Amino acid sequence: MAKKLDAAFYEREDVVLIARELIGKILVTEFDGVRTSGIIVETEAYAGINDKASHAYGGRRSNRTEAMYAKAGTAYVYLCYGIHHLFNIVTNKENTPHAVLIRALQPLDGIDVMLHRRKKIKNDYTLTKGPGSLSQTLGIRTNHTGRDLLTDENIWVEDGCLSKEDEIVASSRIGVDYAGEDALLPYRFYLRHNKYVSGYNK
DNA sequence: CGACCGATCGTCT
DNA sequence: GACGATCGGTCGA
Repeated sequence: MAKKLDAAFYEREDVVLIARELIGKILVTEFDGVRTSGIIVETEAYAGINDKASHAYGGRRSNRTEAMYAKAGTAYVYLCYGIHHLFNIVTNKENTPHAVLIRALQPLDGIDVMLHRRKKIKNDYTLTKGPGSLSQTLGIRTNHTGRDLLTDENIWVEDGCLSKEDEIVASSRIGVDYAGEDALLPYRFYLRHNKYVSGYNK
């Protein structure tokens, strides 16, 4: 079994670097002994209180965003548009609300279970494309917010490896037009040519 | 293939 | 009471 990413990985100060390095890592959930996983192929960095796109901009703090202020390696899951559960990983030191949004996976283990969760018959490229889709596929919901990915028995991230032809591309983030000039920051990363990447592959 | 739109509800004002 | 760090279906070209 591959090695879990450790505290030293998540505790670093540069959330943008962590977002880039999470590409190629393996996100795993295991419920009732059933393992489902995927290779992370798309991420976005949210850089805390100075980032207009972040829920923690200006130091905002509420019941919903409380997990963002927890220690590195904590899961922050919230509901978007009343339907989608979006999964983030908290980084940096406690009380510094940086986080990386996981936006897309390439399916690995337990694809039959994933298809069942998405109520799909056929495995196609939409299975784990997009942050709402991958959460549903892995069975991640808002009640998992606050989990410690370093010790949790249901959700964690394992080391992975990229092949030589894999090329990581940076772009602006998706769906954050409200953030003004911060919407233009190159805080999104994805694998070029990977069919599971969401949004516009510019 | 692109544009549009409805779904759906917790959170914040 | 309005609004999302979205998704999938439909419609028209």
